[in-house]
Amino acid sequence: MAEKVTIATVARRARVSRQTVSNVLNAPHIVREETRERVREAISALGYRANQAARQMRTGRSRLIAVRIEPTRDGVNGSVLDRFLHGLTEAAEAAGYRVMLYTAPDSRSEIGAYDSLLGAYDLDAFVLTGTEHDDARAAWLTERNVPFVTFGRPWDDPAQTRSLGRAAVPSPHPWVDVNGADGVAQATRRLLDTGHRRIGFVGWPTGSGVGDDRRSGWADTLRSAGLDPTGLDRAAPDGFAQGEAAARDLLAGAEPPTAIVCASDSLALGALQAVPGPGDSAAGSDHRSPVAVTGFDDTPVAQAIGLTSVSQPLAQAAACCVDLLADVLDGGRRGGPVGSRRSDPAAGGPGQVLLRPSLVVRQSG
Amino acid sequence: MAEKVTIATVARRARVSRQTVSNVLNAPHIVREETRERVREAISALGYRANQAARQMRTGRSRLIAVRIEPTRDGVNGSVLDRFLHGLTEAAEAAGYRVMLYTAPDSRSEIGAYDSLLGAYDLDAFVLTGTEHDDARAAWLTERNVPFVTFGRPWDDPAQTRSLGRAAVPSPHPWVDVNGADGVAQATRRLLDTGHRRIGFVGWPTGSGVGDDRRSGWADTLRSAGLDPTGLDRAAPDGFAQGEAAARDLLAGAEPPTAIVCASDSLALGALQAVPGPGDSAAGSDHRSPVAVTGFDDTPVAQAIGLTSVSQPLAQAAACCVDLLADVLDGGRRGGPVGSRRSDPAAGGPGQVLLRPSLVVRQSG
DNA sequence: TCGCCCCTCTTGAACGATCCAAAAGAAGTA
DNA sequence: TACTTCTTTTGGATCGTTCAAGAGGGGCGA
Repeated sequence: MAEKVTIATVARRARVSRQTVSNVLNAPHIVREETRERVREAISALGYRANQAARQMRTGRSRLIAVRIEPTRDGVNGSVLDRFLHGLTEAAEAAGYRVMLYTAPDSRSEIGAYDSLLGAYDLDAFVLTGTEHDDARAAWLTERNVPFVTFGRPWDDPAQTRSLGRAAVPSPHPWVDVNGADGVAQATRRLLDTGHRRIGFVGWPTGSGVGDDRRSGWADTLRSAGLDPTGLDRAAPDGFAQGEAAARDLLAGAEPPTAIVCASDSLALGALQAVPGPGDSAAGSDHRSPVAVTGFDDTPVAQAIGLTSVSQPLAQAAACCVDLLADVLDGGRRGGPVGSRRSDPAAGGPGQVLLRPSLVVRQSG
Repeated sequence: MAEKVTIATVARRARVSRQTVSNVLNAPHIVREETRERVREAISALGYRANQAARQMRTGRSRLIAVRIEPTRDGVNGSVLDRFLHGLTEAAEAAGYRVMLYTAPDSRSEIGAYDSLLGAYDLDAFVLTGTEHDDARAAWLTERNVPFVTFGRPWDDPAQTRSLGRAAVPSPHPWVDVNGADGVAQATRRLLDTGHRRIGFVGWPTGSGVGDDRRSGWADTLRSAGLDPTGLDRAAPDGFAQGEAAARDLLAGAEPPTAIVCASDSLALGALQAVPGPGDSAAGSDHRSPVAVTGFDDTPVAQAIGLTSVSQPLAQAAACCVDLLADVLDGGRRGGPVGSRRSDPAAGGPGQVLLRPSLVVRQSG
């Protein structure tokens, strides 16, 4: 059994002190080049790796990022989080961090989970996925000065937030999001370009930030093309059956739409069932061109079925999350304010990144 | 800012020594009840939580389990790992462990990842998902005495393994798996029960343990019903298009099957495209009853499409993995051999669990 | 020559837990 | 009373790292 290699082993071999080895690792510039090389040689010869536990005990930092893994709420959308998680793990590794998972049945108990995670593991930061109006989790973390990023914009009413007082204006936390309105607008615009004039929308009930954002992309695009969206949209909770019902209702009107944009792939999948398909002349409809359907998220289902869908740059979003955290963690302690040294690709301010999704065109639309 | 609560804080408040507090946590039975209660009261009053880093430094154990998150190879099957991961995180939390993620592009570099993870984080154990013939990762971990469980049986040839010598017979590692042959057999039997006599199979090329296992479930079931499977199966790499091609080929024969069992949902999805559907009389086929298709994994796609599929008990499998690890980690160090104190629900030996999948019947089959 | 500073490196202590050996206390026995 | 035995508590050492402070040597100006 090989002897355990510690910083002292390296120090002996390089004939320097422990501290010098530590300096080579953490502040190479203060060590003379010749010594530095000698230490580096010893490190690689011995295969030394710093013990994180000991480092953490001294510095209070664990180089661990926590992410909640959700119980695959909707079957179809589950894989979105999956892909994000993979991207996050990869980006974190590149930045010298590791991803730790935790579960929580709801937001209330999620806060309890923070407490025990922080107490036991000294986690460096959290990544929250999915933001709600006036997110209690964000407030809790902010209050305790725990670094975090959200994947998803804060959907609070800015006016309300700002009215809390002059000095006490809560500094907005760093976030990364994908511009859902833009995605839906891309889908809508493409339908307009291919000749559609009556374009319907099936989305979630008003009140969810994400849902309202996506709906606005559709409505605004229609309006700017001189068309009136009134009466052309339906609201339904996410789901296959709900999408089918909403689409049927939409198509049953006096002047049914020739295309339907959906807020999710599950809704779109349902809508596809409600729609007379290309070769489906048996359904009794006359021989007009088929109703185009587009979804959102570009899930595996969409890929398999050939559904046109809006694809989120999840790997990029994950990388941005890690970047922002690294700014706070590695930069923040040594000086400058959050995000001060970054120039964001599509910024909405320092530490806030809004990414542009892309439309994946397939045969359905 | 609240003072940091350490074991010394608790000791002062309970008017005992640090060691007594530690004993209450790690060996409660050796502390007098009255004292124990006093300490417990102090712990909850102060909200004390043991610092994992300090504990780890002394004990060498991190209560951390590492799992690889794969790059969503196939789009459709990705969510299987996702669900397994969620179950694993939940079960680990219940057992006092945490799940840490890592990535690796292939098995070779995965071994490199072990090395750096173990060096830096003192991980307690690994969970390997997906086993290969003569898995190099398992050998590496076994050699270094790193505890691990695989989700998936070892597919080595037992004869070869056993021929290495009397004393040096490698002890089989703990594993958890789902009986794929059983699942496919369930699907096949149900088709037999509903009157089908010519049942085809579309699976992966010979050579993968999982694939061969599933294929055998189909072939054995046909044979035990007095039917000859010869010529009724096709092999194709996993994927939508490949499934469609294989199914078309199968249906183009002189006596085409009336039902097709597939080794995965992606193949099944492709097969569905190749098959004349229920209302699809426009496709030119005469009016016989539609060809039934079943998949494997019960992915979101299957749920959405209404595809009959074999469902793996992933949460249970994950829980079993954690159980087995807990045996090795908590039990193994204090005495008995691995798994000696467990009675497995569906055992194939100590520390080896084979679970039974279930068939989810939907309109497609 | 002296004093001062800078650069490089070393030394001792600390982080918060557990392990170990031994002391203190209680109870039984000669 | 003195001795042994058993239970419960105590203080010190330790894990591997980083922080804080100091030591040694060379250069430079007074």
